[in-house]
Parts: sequence; structure tokens; C-alpha cells
Amino acid sequence: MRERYEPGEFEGVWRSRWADADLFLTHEVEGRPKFYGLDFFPYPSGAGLSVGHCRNYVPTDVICRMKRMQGFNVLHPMGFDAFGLPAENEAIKRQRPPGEMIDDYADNYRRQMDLIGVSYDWSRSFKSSDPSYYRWTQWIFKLLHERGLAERRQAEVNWCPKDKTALANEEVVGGLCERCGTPVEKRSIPQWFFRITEYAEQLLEGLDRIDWPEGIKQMQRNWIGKSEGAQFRMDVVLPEPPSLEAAEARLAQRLPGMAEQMKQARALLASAEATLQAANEESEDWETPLEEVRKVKAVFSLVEPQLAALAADPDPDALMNQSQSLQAIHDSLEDQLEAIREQIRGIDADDPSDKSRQQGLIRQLEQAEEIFDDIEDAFEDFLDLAVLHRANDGMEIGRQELSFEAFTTRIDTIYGVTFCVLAPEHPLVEKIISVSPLSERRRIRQYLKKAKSLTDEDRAAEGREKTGVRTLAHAINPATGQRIPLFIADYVMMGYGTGAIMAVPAHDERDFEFAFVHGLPVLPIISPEKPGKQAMPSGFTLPSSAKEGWLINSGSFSGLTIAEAQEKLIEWLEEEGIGEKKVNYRLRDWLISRQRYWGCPIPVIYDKEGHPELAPDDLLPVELPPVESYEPSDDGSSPLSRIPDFVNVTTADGSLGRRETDTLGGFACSSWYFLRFCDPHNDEAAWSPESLAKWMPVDCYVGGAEHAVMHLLYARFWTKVLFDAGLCPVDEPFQTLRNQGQVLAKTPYRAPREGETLDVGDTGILVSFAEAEGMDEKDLDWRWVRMSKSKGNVVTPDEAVEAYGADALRLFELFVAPFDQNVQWSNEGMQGTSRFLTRVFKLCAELAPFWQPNWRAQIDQVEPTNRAPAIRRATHKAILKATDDIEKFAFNTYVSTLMIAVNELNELTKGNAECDDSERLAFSEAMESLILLLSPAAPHSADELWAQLDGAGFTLNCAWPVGQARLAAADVVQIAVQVNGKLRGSLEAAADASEEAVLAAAAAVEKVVPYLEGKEVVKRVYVPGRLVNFVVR
RNA sequence: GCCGGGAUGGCGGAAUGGUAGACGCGGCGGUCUCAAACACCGUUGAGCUUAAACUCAUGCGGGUUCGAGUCCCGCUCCCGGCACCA
Repeated sequence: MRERYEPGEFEGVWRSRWADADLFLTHEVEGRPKFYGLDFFPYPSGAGLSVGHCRNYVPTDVICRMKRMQGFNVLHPMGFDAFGLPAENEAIKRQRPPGEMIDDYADNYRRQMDLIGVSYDWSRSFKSSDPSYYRWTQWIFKLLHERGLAERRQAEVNWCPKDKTALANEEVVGGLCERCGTPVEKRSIPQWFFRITEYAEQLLEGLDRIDWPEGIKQMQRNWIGKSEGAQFRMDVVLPEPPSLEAAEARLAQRLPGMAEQMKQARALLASAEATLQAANEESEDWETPLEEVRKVKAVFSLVEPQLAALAADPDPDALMNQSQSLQAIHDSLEDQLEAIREQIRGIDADDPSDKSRQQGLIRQLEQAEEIFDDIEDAFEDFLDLAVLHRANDGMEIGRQELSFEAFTTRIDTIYGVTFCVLAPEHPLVEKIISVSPLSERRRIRQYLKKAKSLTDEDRAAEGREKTGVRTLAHAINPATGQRIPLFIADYVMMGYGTGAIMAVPAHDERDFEFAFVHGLPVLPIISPEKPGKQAMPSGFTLPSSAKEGWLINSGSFSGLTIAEAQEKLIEWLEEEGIGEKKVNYRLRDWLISRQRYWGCPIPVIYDKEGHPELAPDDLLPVELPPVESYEPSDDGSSPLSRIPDFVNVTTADGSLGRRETDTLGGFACSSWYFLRFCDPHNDEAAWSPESLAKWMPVDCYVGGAEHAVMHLLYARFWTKVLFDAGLCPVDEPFQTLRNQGQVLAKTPYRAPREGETLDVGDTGILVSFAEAEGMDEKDLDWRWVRMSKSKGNVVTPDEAVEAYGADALRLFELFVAPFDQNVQWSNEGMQGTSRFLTRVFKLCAELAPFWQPNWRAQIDQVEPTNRAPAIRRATHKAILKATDDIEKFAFNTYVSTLMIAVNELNELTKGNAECDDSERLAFSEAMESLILLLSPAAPHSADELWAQLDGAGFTLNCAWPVGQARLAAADVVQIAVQVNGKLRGSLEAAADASEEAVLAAAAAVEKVVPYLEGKEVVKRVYVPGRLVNFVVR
């Protein structure tokens, strides 16, 4: 009989026995309850698993194993999230085809998962990159499209210049690409979106019905960002435009001079060309600038006649048609000239004559550029005029021809609106520009350009002064009829609400800041006190965003509370027909197309006109073709677009079509895998209705908190759509969700040395463990950071199993800290759990001689004597507590319960070599229960112990012990005795002793007596089984 | 700034409003051993002590209660998330 935990001797043996017996295959026995236990779909990284990952998989395994022993049909699958950017980037780095690479990585994951004995049913496994899987991803895409939830539209998207793809909002963190940390840029390209915003309300509402960590639910609520308020129309009074006559006169003045300028420019270019040509004969260095100057000259000679024609006949229509393109050409000529100057400067000119030639050329080119600049300016003038012609057509300037919609959650403050603000991207901005005088236009354009050049992050940077420009247009406050100035400012975002706000500086901090900078009036509307005789209470500070108070300065609404005013004002807006109650969400549509190779192809074909058509079902899957080069390109097109065989297809009507070459982002693939696990081999359908009816929803979903908004929101969305389509029996996929804490490793850092710089936000430089070895401890800064390959601080399960054994590792993962807390990893901790397992083996070896295989039939027939009641008490206490703890995710106390049981049984075993019949039976029950309770956490050891008792089969197939409260209850209890709430003594009493008896005994406890002497006992508190408290005075 | 979660010995942590510190790590002392490792036994919050007894202890300040780590009010600090969302 084994007396120690010797993992090397038996763990591997059991793992192969389990495999040979197909022990982990999903059982579906009619009439039993089901349990679906699932871990987050992992991306199999090349680094393999660390003990950090195991903290996810082991607890889920414990629950699934217990549920199975309790007689549930258990579904416990595992697969791999193979598609997506991380895999593709890794493949490019390793120069390997991604499919092949990911297969290797997944195999390694599986090997490691098996190594720690996780009971996955591998027969149900798949990768999201399997055509047999993504065929159905495409099928769901089609379903979404049919239901109007997938659409292609031009959009300004977050573009990662390093990964060369568009990203979803959720993948941008603080203005940086979540994957690679590169600052994202804005790009406008046609993209596929899933209209998740249609489900905003349902996604919000469903959160109330599921058992998830409060923090995650709150994050989703914030992400959806519901706010209720009012939306209403604000009329705009436009500025008087400059008169047409004046503009025409200016133009007429300018055109003749322009011809002269052109001549000068031509001469300058010719002279530069001549100089360069001469220089070129002496040295090749001058060749590039020469060629460039020739190009500029050629373009210029094309433009000149057009300009001459315009000058001769300044017809407004012609201006409109040509000025814009001419302006653009001049713009680019300027850029080119600047580039040439740079080239010339770059030439090494040792020779003094070369040097003067260089300087002369530069001067000439500068002059030419100035002329172009001037001409471009004039064209801008043309353009202005042309646009004015158009804008004024059919519009009465100065009247309320234009309006915008404003959204507010504080309609009660409408009387305090002292200005309005449009986002720089607001459509009305262009209209305002078009009717503004030139100088105004310049100012506004300049501001728009500056605003656009800012990244979202800079735009929202903390402490940044609020910038903006005033326009000559005014908005009209519908409540007061007053004209108020209209601004354009980048603190208003186009993406939220209507992109236009009513600004109330008295009651909004941002509006206040802006008003402060721009010297705008601040009018208080809310008083914290109920207004009395005084019209205007003094002494409150601005801005106040109080949610409680009374209205002042608000016409007939003065005196109402905020809540009353909101209600009344919305009624008023509706009566006037200018506005209504409105709910807004922060949630944006889900950008799903990626201009990358390694993803699920979007099953769409464009016809000749470019209209998207869905690939018919029988052509699914649209398979990802093998390619030589899958590196992304800069132009925003997927590598697939370079494969003619893939791109060119025949459409339904036989004509030639073009395939969509973008692929779906990885989050699409992981939005339904939990459904496929219910019926993974179905090639007729994504799943059968019966299979989902049988298994859904997932009863226990476990993974890291980092997926709080992305995967978990998307998966809920798809499930809800499928539910609405009648294809899924539940609308919430994950009934219970739990997040495990992270595993941190102690990692060496040091202060930067002279000349070294730190990245923003960093406070130290990472040191390798080898390097740290040789360093002085005082120079080192040890920090607890997340395990990752790049930090070199990873402990792998392979090492841990090798050194301590799989069961010791599993127990430590459970025991080290509460499940949802971060832990500071130390290998020494496994020493403790390994020692515990040795104590279990030793205990069982000692008790084995008393083993009665058929104890169950006899134990209740025999009167318990001697130690038997204590043994049974220890056993049943452990059963009850362990079962409850696992159910509650309290794995650390589940393990400590087992330790306590072992300690107690050890104590009871000590010094008593002989056992009577009832003790034998009690010990048998204890031993069997202990082994079975241990089985979910330490399955190898449990099976080894079970086999040593000649138990048949595997512990996983045994029934989970059932605890009896009656047997767990102590017959003698310790009662604490307090006087005035202070502990003064204790006594032992029979559990069923009467209150009077206990009180009497308590008063007689030796240590208690002095505290009662001479005092009057005013109250006696008795808590059965726990304590007595005498209140005296 | 807003939202969420925390703070208990040297360390990880335990504790339905009822004997704070279970269980484990580490430390100390011991047994076994030629020795080490393993294992086992004992001990281990602080203060004051020969000891007993007593006092103090769950981030800080109040409150409710016979009794508060736990409930309420007001702070401090730490972690996570969001962040010009009108």
C-alpha cells in the first residue's frame, strides 16, 4: 500500500487509463439533469499554458467532476479560437502558414491540459478555423444580414497602421491598438457592421436575469450607456453672406494679374531646369531633382491654358467645375516643389560653385512656390464664390432655413442655455461655412483641420483647454426665443447623441469651462433651496450639476423641482412639435470586417454594380484559399484581394462578380462556439434544435475578466438574435459567469541607468532572471506582474507537474487564494499541497486494514461506539462543507475542509491500533468519502487510493457522498460566556441542553463568577450552541 | 471625475451580527538520520509577564446593538474598468 504521494509513480498511469476508457466522453442519460461547464475559448498561443491558465481550467474541472459524480449529464468541452490577428501576426513573425502553426500550438495546449488531468471531452473539440465550423459562422452572418443586422457602409474607422486593419471600438484602448499598442488612426473605408445597437435595450435588460459578477454587469451597462433625456430641434439663424457683387469685383481684379504670375512661374521653372541640366552633366547627384522639376513643369503647362481660359471668361459655372481641381493641382505642385528643395539641400556640395548653385536653385523654387501659393489662394476665393452661388440658390439668408437636433439629459436647464455647440464633424458645419465670409471660413476651416488632426485620445486628453470657434450663425432657444451664439468645438463628439448640444454653463462642468475660456455668460437655473421671496438666491458655486433643486429664472417653469420640470418641459416640447423624450445609448455598432487574411471569409459577392449579394447556402463554406503571402497591405485591402481565383466568381445570374475580400474579426467566431459544442459533428446544420434544448444555457462559464465587454457582449447579442429567429431556446447564453483572478509572478525590475529612457507610464526596466542573479539586491525592484512570455516569468504546468505532481498543482491552484482574487505565485506553495496528499496516503494506508467494502449496508445497523460518532461527525461535516463550497466557488475552503478532515481523522487514528465494529464501519465511510471528496481536485490520487482499496472503476463514476446534518452535528458544544459583551470564559454543554441549564452553568463558570459578583444582571442573552452573554450593571 | 471591488498576524487567507486569525506557507524548538532530504511532534498576533491573569488588536473617525471584521454614516489608501457620453 502506497504511503506517500509519489506522482511520478501513478499519475501518468491513470491519465492513460482514463484515455483508454474514454472516461471523459459526454454521457447523455435520459431523465438526468444536465450541467454545461465551459471555459473561455482560448487562443492557443505559442508560449503554451502557464500555471496562470490552469487557474481557469482546474476550478471548472472540479465543478464538472462533482456534477458528474452527483449524477448530472455533464458537457465539458474545449476547443480553440484559432482565427484572428494574434495568430496571423505570430505566423508572419515565424514565417509559417497560420493553419499549420495553430495546429501545433493547439496540440501543445491539449497536451498540457491533459497533463493536469482536466476532464475535457475531446471528441467534441474543434477550431474556429475548421471549414466545418466556419461554414456555420458564415451561415449566421447570412442570418444576421437577412434580419437587417449586418450591413456595409462607409465609415470612419479606427485603423491600426501596424496591424493594417480596422478595429472595433472595443479593441481600441486609450487610443491604442489593443493587440500591439500602436496609436490608431482614422480612416474612411466601406466596412461591414453588425447592428448590435438594435439590441441595446435587450442587452441591458438581460443583465438583470443572469448570475454574473456585479462588476462585469456594471461594465456592460456602462458600455451600453443608456441615458434618458430629450431631443429637440433648434433653429439656426445664418449670417448675412458677403455680397455677390463685391466678390465678383474682387475676382475681376485678380485675374489679369494672375496671368503675369503664371509667366513668372514659368520662367522660374525654366531657369531652374537649365541650371539643373548643366549641373547634371557634371554630377549624377542632380539627376533626381532635374527629373522632378521637369515633371512639375509638365503638369504646370497643362494647367496654364485652363487658367488662361478662366481668366478670359470668369463664368460662375466654369469656376464651380474647375476651381476645385485646379486648387488641388496647385496644392500638390507646392508639395512637390518643397520636396525638390529638400533633395537639393541633401546633395553634398563641397565645391563653392556647387554651393552657390544650390542656394540659387532653392531661392528660385521658393519663389515659384510662393506664386503657386498665391494662385491657390485665389482659387480658394473662386471656390468660395462658386459655392456661394450654389448655396444661395433658393435659400433666404437670414431666415430660419436651417436647424439641428440637440440631445440633452437636462431639459430642465433649457432656460440656462447661453450658447450651442456643434461637433466639428456635424453636417451643418459645412453649410455654415458656405454662407460665411472668407475670413470666417478660413478661421473655421483652420480649426476643423486642427481638430481632425488630433487623435481621439489627444482630443479627450485630461486638462486640455476647451477649444472651439464661434460662427456668425446663431441658434434660437425655443424656450426663450433668444438668439444665442453657435460654436464649433471638439469637446462635442459626433458619435454620441446628435453631435450638437445646448450648452448650460451654469450646470455642466464642460460647458462651464468652455464658457470661461470664451467669456460667455453663465445663467443659473437650478437653486439648491426652494425659492422664496428672493428672486435669486446667492451663495452657491458654479457649476452645479445637482440632481435635486428648484428651477429659477425659467419663466413659467420657475419653482418646479428638477424632476417636475423635466416632465413638464418634455410635454411642452411635444406640444410645440419640436421635440420629444429620447433615449440614447453609447453603444456603437460592431465593426466586424478586417482587412486581413486569417479569418472567416465573409460570404458576400458583389455584382457588376457593386451591390453585395450573399453566397447561397449550398456554396458554403466560402473557403479561405491557401496563399503564399498573407501579409497585410497598406492600402486597406485584404491579402485575399490579390488572389484572382478567389476574387473572381460568377454570380447567381451568370455574370461576373467580385468576392468580398475582407474577413470577419475573430470575435465573430467566438460568438457562437458554445452552441456548436452541443452538436459539434452536425454537417446538416449548425446544430439540431434538440441538442440546444438539451444543453443550453451554459450553467457555468469561467474565464478572465478581460473579456467583460467584447466577447461577452457579442456572444449575448448573437444568442439573442438566434433566439428571436427561433433557432435557440434561450436568449442569454451564460447563466452563471465567474472570473478567476490572475496569477502574478515576482519579476525583477531596475531603475533606468544614465542615458536610458523609459516608455510612457513605465517606472522601471525589466531585468531577466539570469541578469538579476548577478545584481545587488538593493538595485533590484521586485514586482508582482502578470505571467507572460515576454517578461520571462512564466511557470509552466510542465515544470510544476514535474517537480510536484499534477494533483499537488491542482490543489494549490484551488487553495492558494479565493477563486476570483489575484495571486502571487510561489512554487513552494505546492510543497504544502503535496505534503497534504502524502498525509492522505498515509492515513489511508493506516486505515486500510479496517476497510469494510460493504460498510454502507451495515453502518446504520450498528450502534456507534467509542470513536465512531466522532469519526462520522468529521466525515459528514466535511461532506456537507465541501459540497457547499464547490457549489459556491469557494475552492480554497473546499481544500481546507479536506485538510481539516484529514487532520481530525489522523487525530482519531492516533494511538489506537484496535477498532471495534462500529469504528471499522465509520472509518470505512470516512475513507471512502474522503477519497471521493478529493476526486474532483486530485483525481489521480483519488483513483490510485480507490484502486488500492480494490474499488472498481474510476472515482469519477462513483456517486458523490451525501452528507447528513444529523451526523455532522456535535453532541457536546463549547459555549462562550460573555459579560457585557466581553469574553470571560467558556463551558461545555450537551447540544440538547436546555436554556436554563446552560445559563445556570454559565453563571457558575469559575472565571465568570467574579464579574457577576455584586452586580445586577439586567439581561441574559442566549444563542443556542454558541454563547451566553450577561449584561450587568 | 464616475462606476465596481478591496484593506484581517511575517505571508496567502478563514469567519450565517455571536469565542477573530480556521487551513496553509514561513519561523522557532524537537524526533528520525553518520549527515541531508523526506516525514513526524510541539510552538508561533502584539503588549506586560516566571506564570496565571489582564490589556490591545480586522485601514482611519463616528454610530446602531447585550455583542460589529461583518450593519449604517463620514474619510484614507490600493486594485480593476470607463472617461469631454451632453
